[in-house]
Amino acid sequence: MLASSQFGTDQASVAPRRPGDLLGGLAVTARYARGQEIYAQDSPTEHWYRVVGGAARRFTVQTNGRRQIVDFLLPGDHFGFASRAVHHFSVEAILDGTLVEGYPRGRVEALADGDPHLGRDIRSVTAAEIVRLQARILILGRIGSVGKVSAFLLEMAERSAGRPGTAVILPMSRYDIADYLTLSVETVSRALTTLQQRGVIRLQGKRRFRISDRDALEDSDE
Amino acid sequence: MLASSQFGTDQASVAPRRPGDLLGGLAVTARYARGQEIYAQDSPTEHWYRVVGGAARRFTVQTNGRRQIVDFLLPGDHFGFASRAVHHFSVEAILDGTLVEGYPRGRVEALADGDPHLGRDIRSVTAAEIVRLQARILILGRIGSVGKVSAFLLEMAERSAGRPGTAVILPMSRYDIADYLTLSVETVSRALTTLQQRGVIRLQGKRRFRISDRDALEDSDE
DNA sequence: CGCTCGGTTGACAACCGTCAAAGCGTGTGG
DNA sequence: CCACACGCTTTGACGGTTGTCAACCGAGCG
Repeated sequence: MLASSQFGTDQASVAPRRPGDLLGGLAVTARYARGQEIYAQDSPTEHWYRVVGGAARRFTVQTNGRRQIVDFLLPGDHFGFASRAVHHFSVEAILDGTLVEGYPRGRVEALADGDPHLGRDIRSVTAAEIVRLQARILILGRIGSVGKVSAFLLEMAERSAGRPGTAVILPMSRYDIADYLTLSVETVSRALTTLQQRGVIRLQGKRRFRISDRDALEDSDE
Repeated sequence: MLASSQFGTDQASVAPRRPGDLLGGLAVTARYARGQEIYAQDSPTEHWYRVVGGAARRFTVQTNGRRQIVDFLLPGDHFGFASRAVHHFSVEAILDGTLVEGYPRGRVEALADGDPHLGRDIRSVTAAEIVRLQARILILGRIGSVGKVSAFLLEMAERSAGRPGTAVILPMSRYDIADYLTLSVETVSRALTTLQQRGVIRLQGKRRFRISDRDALEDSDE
């Protein structure tokens, strides 16, 4: 089942126009359950999307069967506009009740032709995605497992954007983290306990942590 | 010395308007020597750029001293438009005589406001960069050294876009490839000899190769 | 001629992936 | 209410791959 069928059906509802919204009037919102597909690889690109609540993963499954997560999508993130005719990756909700806005692609493009301000907004959004992907390459480029996990935790702390010292929520499982960092689950788990034992972070439950020593976290190179 | 000083000085010359050019009239071309800086990390973003000839590397130097190459820039590639106020990475020419066109940033944005066609072109160019970066993430996500190097060779073969069976030129050194793939130089060298011994590729000199068995190259997973 | 730089090959140790097992929390069914 | 099963996480043991250190080769150049 294609994602597009989600929009315009009973699950969808017209979003109210809010100031600061890119395309409030066109947006249609859909809600997804944990693990549910938002769109599939090689499906036609009929919408642009924005995460409103929850979390999602963009990924592909290699020929060898390994799942590679290309990036995590958190509230405020736009996605789906890079692909031309078909999507290059699949996107799935990570949490129950993940909310995603969809914008019909053709109408957005048409609108942008007549509205320079909108055009700039779109360029700004795509630029933000490029910056995110470049940061991601730097994380993947790290050598040691502890360094990768540290960089990942810092990224999540920044993107969830709480006040410093606030607890950070990890919406995804260890498996997701492993497929994101190209590590095995076991190595991710070990790296987390290592960081905790060093007093760099404090795990509060399995999906929540607090940074105790930010400098040490940034300096973790192994 | 900032890159911007390159443009508008004696080294620069006004590019002729050619059909199909994005912004032929605004373009100013500069030539760089091997290893010369095109712009520095944290320098103000005054231009957008396009590689006309030669090759360049975009990179950053981590706190631990390791150089991470974010991507290689080949003829036809646009770059420098993702950063907002300052560049997040440095860019250096890899080859002597690398030619780069610069477009003044403010004037391009102003032009795009009035020209929907140009706006679409820019979105298309940024979308292409996103696709390139996502492909890059997949390469970095590979596990084995032979797999990474294989994927890299395939990427170079595609981007240089010769007819199948044609020899492919590698403009960059083994060190560049290593910093691109997050491997050591020695491992890159070993992976190349492994691929050659298996009859998958044929090295012709150190910076030139030919694909003998494309299927095997694509299937290299280790 | 001798230097440096880029590339290749070898030896060894460290790190990470794999296999295995056990703990833990949650939901379901008896 | 308890028993059980299942998914997720953690920890342990072991082997393979890769980074490090070292040596050598060849080309270009002063």
